[in-house]
Amino acid sequence: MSTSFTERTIEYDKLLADFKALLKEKALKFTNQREKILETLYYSQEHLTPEALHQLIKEKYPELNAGIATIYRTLSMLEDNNIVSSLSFGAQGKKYELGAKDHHDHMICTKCGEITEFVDDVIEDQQHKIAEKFGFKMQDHSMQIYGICKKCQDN
Amino acid sequence: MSTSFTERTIEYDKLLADFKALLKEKALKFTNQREKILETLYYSQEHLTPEALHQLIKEKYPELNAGIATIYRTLSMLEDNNIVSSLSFGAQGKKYELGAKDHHDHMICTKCGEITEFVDDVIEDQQHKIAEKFGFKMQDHSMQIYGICKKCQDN
DNA sequence: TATGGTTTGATAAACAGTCTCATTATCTCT
DNA sequence: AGAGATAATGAGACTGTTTATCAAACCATA
Repeated sequence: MSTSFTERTIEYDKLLADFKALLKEKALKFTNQREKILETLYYSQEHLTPEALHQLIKEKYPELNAGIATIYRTLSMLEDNNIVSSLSFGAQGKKYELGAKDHHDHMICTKCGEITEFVDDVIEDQQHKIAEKFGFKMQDHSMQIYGICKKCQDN
Repeated sequence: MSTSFTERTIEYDKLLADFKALLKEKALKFTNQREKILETLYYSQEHLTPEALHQLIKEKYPELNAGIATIYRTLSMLEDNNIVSSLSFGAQGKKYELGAKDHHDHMICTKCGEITEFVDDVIEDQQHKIAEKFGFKMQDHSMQIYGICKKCQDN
């Protein structure tokens, strides 16, 4: 089986350069806030809520005085440009992660909340086939497996 | 490919009897509101938001005078007991459907919000294999394909 | 049908996310 | 580097969804 963990597939410098190019292309401005948001997402191994990201940035760059609205605005912009992707959790909102990885799915432990990523070629293939069959123009897809992770089973 | 639509797998009378048994078992009461909520979910072919469900019930049973809080409370209770399941839409809330169907996945139009159900054996199989590989004890799984449906592509 | 615990509707409150707008920052052109 | 044009920002008001509170109504049981 081709299932495997995902890894960062891009250096931060390259990501930043691409981001700057994108901003220029769209006549958007490269601001301190946008840089720090991108950087914080890059160096975080976790899936972050906008609120959590806001906290991290306030701690690391208090002088920036970044507002929560800017976090939301920037995350939306990054998602529109496929730089980050989000996972929905119903009333509990969304969590964001840098999309500069291969597409992947999630396995979520219902006990400890840990999220494990994986990529599976068979599933990726099949999703395309299904969308095609229904005449659906696929934009995105997500799959979650819920259960108890190995660690929690042992405790 | 084995992809196909799903159908109701239970008669309403049986569902109602099961529901009454569950309530008794948990020392909960069988109320008019709970009955109408279950019934409305059963006879609706759609995935409903709590708000939409509330509207339907107000139209059909105005004398019930059902409050929105009761809709939320009952949906949570039904979900806890695996009688309904929900789909998340980020800030746009959740949509609920009766779980008394075979397991199935969802294809969601990001333009009109229409939800199409499907079952695919290849995907079901693969999910089990993946969970096994990671030593994960699978409890549930879900898959969503987001895109533009045929109807919306034509408009 | 009396009793006691449960459920209810109304409404207040919490919450996430969006919008507005005056101020500040960035970019471009010179 | 400076100026002008324009985009981005932070603060906080606002929206829509979901939850909590509580007195009154209801249901199951005896």
